[in-house]
Amino acid sequence: MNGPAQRRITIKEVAEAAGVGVATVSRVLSGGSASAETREKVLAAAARLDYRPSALGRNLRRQRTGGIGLLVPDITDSFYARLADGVLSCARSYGEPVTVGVTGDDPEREAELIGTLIEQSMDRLIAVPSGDGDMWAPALRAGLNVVFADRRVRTDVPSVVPDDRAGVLTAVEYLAGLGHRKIAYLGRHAQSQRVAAFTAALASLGLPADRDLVVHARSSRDSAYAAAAGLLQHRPDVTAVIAGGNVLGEAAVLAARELDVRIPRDVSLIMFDDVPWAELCSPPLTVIAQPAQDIGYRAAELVLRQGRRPPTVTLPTQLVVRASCGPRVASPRR
Amino acid sequence: MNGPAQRRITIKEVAEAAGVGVATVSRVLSGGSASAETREKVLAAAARLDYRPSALGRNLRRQRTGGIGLLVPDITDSFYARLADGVLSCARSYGEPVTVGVTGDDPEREAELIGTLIEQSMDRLIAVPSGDGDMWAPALRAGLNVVFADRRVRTDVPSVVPDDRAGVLTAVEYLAGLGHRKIAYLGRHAQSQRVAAFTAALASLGLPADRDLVVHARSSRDSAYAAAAGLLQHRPDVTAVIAGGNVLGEAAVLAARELDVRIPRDVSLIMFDDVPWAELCSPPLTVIAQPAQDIGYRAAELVLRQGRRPPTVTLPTQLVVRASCGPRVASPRR
DNA sequence: AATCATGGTGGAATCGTTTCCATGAACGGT
DNA sequence: ACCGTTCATGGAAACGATTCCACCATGATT
Repeated sequence: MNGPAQRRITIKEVAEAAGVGVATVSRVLSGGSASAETREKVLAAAARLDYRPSALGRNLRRQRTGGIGLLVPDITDSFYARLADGVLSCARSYGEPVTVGVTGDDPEREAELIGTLIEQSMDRLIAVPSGDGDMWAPALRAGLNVVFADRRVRTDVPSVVPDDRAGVLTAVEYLAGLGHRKIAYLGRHAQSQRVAAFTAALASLGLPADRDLVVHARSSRDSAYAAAAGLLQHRPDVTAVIAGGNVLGEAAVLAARELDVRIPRDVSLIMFDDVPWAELCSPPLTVIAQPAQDIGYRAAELVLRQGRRPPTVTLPTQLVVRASCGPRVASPRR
Repeated sequence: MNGPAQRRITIKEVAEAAGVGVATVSRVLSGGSASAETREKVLAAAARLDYRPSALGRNLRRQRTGGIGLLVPDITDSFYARLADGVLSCARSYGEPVTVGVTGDDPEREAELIGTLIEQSMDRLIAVPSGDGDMWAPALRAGLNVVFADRRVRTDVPSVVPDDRAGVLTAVEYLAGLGHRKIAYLGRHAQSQRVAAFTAALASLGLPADRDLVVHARSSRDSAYAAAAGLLQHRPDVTAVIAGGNVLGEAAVLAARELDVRIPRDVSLIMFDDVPWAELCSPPLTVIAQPAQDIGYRAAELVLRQGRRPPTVTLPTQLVVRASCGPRVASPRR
């Protein structure tokens, strides 16, 4: 099938071919000092034999692995896919390989994947953390160079996050400006930051901050749908909902359609994360755009540049008005 | 910031702690023969010290790296994201790390990424190949264990692909059944298989097989939009178009909307690849669903099971009728 | 002219694991 | 009672790179 695996050529063979010692070859190839003549001989031999240094040997000796690990809850979610794309894009320009793991927002799976990464001697990791910060203590003690993306669960770990506070404030203000008073937040678990920002925003505008106005779903599509349907069904008094992510938003329009709740006439919808289909949707969705790709790119920069790193970088979000929000109707729905 | 990287503990220390030799520890941990007493001592010591064997050392010795490489054109594209998810899911059950690279459908970038992977001594690779099959010769000669996914560009490499022929045949037959005669195919470059199947399907139904009826785009969103707009503008006689992927489909509805071409009244649209938003779209899109996740999962199985492998596995597609196709109108548009 | 600095060079140690091989003990068969 | 087989065991060699260190030749300084 595949041809007979030809043996890999080693630094020793290059040294022989060039008529020098292995140390010299290593030095030339990693930019150390050598005479012009020797350098040329070595380079020629290496090129002729198509020599590629083994990362295994190098890393074993160096006690550190080049590559970087990336842990996301769900690569299928457009937001995390774009975040991953950003990481990949930055890593490529450094020639560093990226090992990706899917946590499913499950701390246990996450711990397992971290274990695998440590076995590989990976020392750099970008993660969208799923649990709380405590479970990261062992990984940090193991010397892992961690950067959090999208969520910040420890203050002692550099993080790259969207400006959630400003984002929800913008959303709430926009909806309040349209006359809405009963605004609900439909979010994932472990979005405590956003929820706090949400209730704060409600309070600052003098709107009712009923605890039932925030509904949580797990990160599966089914769970999101159930949460959205439950909210729409049991709270006919809410006239606007903020969906905390694109799968939540999707679930909300699906549930609304199923329950014959019209958007935006019956309820206004605003979704976190701008995705290509938001414009295609009926109606086109008003969104809080998040710079997913940038988050990934910046996180990769942080983890690759070893220099002293700022504790947190916050990236701005942006309100994109389309057609899923309208003025509040006078009477409650149905 | 992060605590002082505590030194990793090695097999030697476990051996000392257990009062045995390193060889014995290695044997116990990899399931070799040992007396019950020794085994227990070793296991206890390993657990107590929280020992994790270094994959670096193991791989260097074993001359093969456990992990698997994955090369996709665009992780942002829902299809490839789902494919990657399948690979990741299978790999996780084997405890194998996956290194992901994004080729952008560019053979040069692809070659570069393959080089990086080879440097890591990766010997297993799942790829959605971007170029033709020839450029894979060096990688195969290097002993890489390759499985192609989604596209098959060499017959001597195991591949997992959707049943493109049946898929386009189903689509064409469905459209022809609605009375359409001028059907266009909007595809990516390097989809020669599908194009061939498309023209064959047209021919078998006695429909005109104008060469201009197939339009190609590169894999960027802009290029897709340009191709879709061009097709819609310059060929008012086509009454149905098949989009060869979800970004092409997205571009088609966007372009149609912009050009005030109504779907499905003016032109019918059928899209390859069922994505969550197809149902949310206005109108909901009729699609040929592809088992993206399965493709990835099966490819991973193939590359992980070292046994003799079937040359190609073809996975069925499925027509999902929604609302983007209608009967042909008597007169050509405008 | 003898010594010292300089800079290129190669041998050898090292990283952490697996695996080959030799050793020694226990044991059963003749 | 002796020998051959089996089995657990540990020492040591490999894997492929980096890097410390010793070495030597050359040129400069006293």
